[in-house]
Amino acid sequence: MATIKDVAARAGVAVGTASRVLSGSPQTSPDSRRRVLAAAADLGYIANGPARSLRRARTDVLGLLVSDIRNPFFSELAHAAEQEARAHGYTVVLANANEDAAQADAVLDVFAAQRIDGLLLSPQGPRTPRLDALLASNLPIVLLNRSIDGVDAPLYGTDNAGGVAQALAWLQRRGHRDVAFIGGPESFSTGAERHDAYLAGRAAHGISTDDLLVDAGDFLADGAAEAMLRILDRGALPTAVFGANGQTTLGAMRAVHERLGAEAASLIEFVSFDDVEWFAFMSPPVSAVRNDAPEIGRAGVRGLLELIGGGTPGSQRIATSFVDRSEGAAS
Amino acid sequence: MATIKDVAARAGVAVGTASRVLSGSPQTSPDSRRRVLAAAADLGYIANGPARSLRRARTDVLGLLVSDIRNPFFSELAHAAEQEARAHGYTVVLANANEDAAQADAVLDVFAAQRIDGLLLSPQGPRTPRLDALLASNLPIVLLNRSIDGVDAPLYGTDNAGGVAQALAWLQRRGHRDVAFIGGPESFSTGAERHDAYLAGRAAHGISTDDLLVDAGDFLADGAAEAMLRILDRGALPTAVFGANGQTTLGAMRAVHERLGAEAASLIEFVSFDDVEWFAFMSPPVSAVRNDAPEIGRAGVRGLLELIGGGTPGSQRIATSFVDRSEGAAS
DNA sequence: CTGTTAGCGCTTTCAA
DNA sequence: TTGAAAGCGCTAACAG
Repeated sequence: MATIKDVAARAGVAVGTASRVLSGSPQTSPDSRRRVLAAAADLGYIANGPARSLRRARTDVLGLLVSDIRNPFFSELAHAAEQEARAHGYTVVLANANEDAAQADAVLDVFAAQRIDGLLLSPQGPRTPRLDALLASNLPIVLLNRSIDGVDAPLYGTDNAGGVAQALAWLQRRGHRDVAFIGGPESFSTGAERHDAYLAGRAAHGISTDDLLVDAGDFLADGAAEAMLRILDRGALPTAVFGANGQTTLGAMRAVHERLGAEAASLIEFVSFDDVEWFAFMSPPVSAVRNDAPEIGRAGVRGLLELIGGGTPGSQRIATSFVDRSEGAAS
Repeated sequence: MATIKDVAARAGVAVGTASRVLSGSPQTSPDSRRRVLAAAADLGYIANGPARSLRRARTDVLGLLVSDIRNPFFSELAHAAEQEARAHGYTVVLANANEDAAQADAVLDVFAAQRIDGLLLSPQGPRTPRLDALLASNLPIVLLNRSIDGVDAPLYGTDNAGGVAQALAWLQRRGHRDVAFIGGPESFSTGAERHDAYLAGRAAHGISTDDLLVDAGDFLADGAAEAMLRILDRGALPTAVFGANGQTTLGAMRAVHERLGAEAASLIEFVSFDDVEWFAFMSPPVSAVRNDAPEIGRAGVRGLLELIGGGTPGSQRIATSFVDRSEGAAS
């Protein structure tokens, strides 16, 4: 692999000059510029990133740690973040914590060793010593989607209260009174916010305030299915079910189908926080609050870059939209 | 940020000794080991990766370039690849080509600059000069899922013929004769293999060989919907539809619903290459060939590591499984 | 087993 | 505008 020395030799200049040309310094003559560029092209020169990073004490790399890359919310977010970062000359290294704090810590170590210039973090839960060390090291950090107690990094996340309000309005329009709500863990800020917004808003939307209809899972399908079964076991028979995220809706639907059968299940309307294309083909079709994952990713990168540049970006809540697939909805 | 010099000073040893301890060399006394480790812990020392990479001329980083991270197949594959690599002391840098050859080339440049130790590549289509340069540079490369003409890197992919055979057997069991097949681009090896296997096998399974029932999209929902509409426009009325990947099934289903209405659509059975959890709740439920994305990811990493180690790993086809959700199927 | 030191490839002073 | 040279943090070769 050609080094900058080879390029300089072939161009007949000193390495310093070659370096200046290749990194676009204005202090170069047109002549040496031409010759260095030609030599670099001839040799297929690609600068050695580690060497450059070592010398400049920056890597132009951003770390993105998500809780579960298989979750479409995060894969869309990651995709958009990557595009935004690339547009600013940064590379995003994506890592997956697999909803596991130990793996998250391991990844943070790798990031620290790589000397990333900034971190986009979608937290697993509470703080860990590893995270505290990073915070203390002054690494620029922004939070995605979920906040952490005692960490005052800027947060880029969904407008959970707004999204729940959209779902509540829809439930009211559809005339539902007995609505089951399956939430997520209270320890996730998203779980808590959606839960609180639902409890606070249901009465005003003509929805039963019977707490027998409310339960919570773990934001995964299995936990949600168990929560739904608990509700049914209490003798409740809702006409609608509101799942607090996509996997929760999946689990709740599975539970309803298994317990009541497809026939009776088709009499229950589902509404979901998080949209999935397949919702259009359920019977009845499922309406949903759509999270703007790409915008959250982009906003997070913009905020992080501002932080790296010495600014003090503010947190942002990204608005949701609502996809009404119910009978008679204008499409 | 503490350097190895700081650690050595605090431990009262030379940097060489500190380096040996920290990289687990056996040539160290228990005493210096203890002191160096203690000093490192005290200082929260984390080795500078770029410096280490520069010196060792290797990075312990593998590049994984996928065509579209939002596709669940790839996000599951990426997740499993990451786990497998981590178990061997490697970090995976995940990048997304967004089904776009120009972006893929840009990513390959970044990977080259990072001096990754090996590349897991899910190709977009044909070769590009950029890719040829990488191949020529002797970078260890394995192909995932799709092959490329003229590139003889080992391939880790789905057993497409086997998967199609499972779907054909199911169609026969269900007594379908008029089956629509929506394929993918012939330019992708996956598209071509599934198409060929279907055409070759349908007669033996009692399925109509009328080519009016066969069309192809672009492996995305919109293109597949158009293909489905073309089939319907030809006056065909299939009793079953076979979509050659997940997005294709989605598009075909959308077309059928829009053209025939939900009522008539519910008389058509769908079978899909690629499984989606929501299939259980379609009416009728959708059966599917399940791709073992995680195993493909793991096998790819194992192959790449063998290649890096100087071995010559062979290509591998990973078997599919079949998820039968039809009425009366044992569950 | 340990200390000393060269040097990985690059950028950035400092002089000229 | 350019060349020479120092040095980023680390590992490995060498000498002891």
